[in-house]
Amino acid sequence: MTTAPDTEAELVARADAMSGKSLGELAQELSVDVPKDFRRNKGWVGTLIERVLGATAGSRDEPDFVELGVELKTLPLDARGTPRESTFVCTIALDEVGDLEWEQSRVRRKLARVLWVPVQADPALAVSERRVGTSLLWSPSEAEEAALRFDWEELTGTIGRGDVEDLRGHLGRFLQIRPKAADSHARRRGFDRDGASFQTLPRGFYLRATFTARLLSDLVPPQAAP
DNA sequence: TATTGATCATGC
DNA sequence: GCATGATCAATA
Repeated sequence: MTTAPDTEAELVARADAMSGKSLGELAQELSVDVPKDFRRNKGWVGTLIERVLGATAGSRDEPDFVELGVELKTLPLDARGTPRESTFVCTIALDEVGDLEWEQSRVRRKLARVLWVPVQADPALAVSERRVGTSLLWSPSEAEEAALRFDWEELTGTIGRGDVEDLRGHLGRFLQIRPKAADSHARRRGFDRDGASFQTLPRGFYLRATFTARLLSDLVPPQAAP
C-alpha cells in the first residue's frame, strides 16, 4: 500500500515516475489481475492509478488526495491521443441543487484542482499493453471556470424550476447531465414544477470530451498536419 | 462514428 | 441507497 503523497510536488513526481509504464507493469507491481476488457470492471484503470499514486481509496465525498485537495481523474485516449469518453464529475442532489450557488457547488469543488492522468484506451491495444501518459496537474483558468459556471447555472436552473425531466445529454456546452445509476430503474427524490416531491432517475455531471481534449492540447503541442 | 443513455463493481 | 471509480452499447 502506497502512502499518501505529502505535497503536490511529490504527487507530480510519482505521476512522472509512472508515465510511460504499461497497465500490465503497474498491475504486476501491485499484484492485481488485469481484466481482458472493462465490461465488468469499468473503474479498473482509475482504481489502479489511485493505488499507484497513493490516493485514499474509498467512496467518500472528498478529494482523492485529501491533504492536498487534489482530485484524480484518468483520461482514456484513442489512437490519436484524443479523449474517448466524457469525464464523470459528481452526482447531483436533485432535491437541493436548485438552491445552491456555483461557489458552493460540488462541481466547482471537484474541479478546483485535478491531476489528469492520460491512459491509452485504443481498443486495438490489449489492456496490459496500454501505457500511461504524462499527467497534468490542473486548475481551471478564469475562462474555463466561467464556461463551466455558465453550463452549471443553466442546468441547475432547469432542475430548480422543476423541469428535471427535460434534462437531456445534449444540453450544456462543456458540462452535461446524464444518468448515473445502477440501471434505468434506479430512482431518487426530485421536485416537480409544483414543488411536489417525486421519484426520478439519478443523474450526474459529466465533462464533455471536447473540454478535456482542450486541456491536453494545452499540455502537448499538436503534431504538424500530415 | 460521435454521442447519449444505460450499466458494472465496490465500500460504507 | 448513494458515494466512489468509469466504460459499454444502443442510437441518432
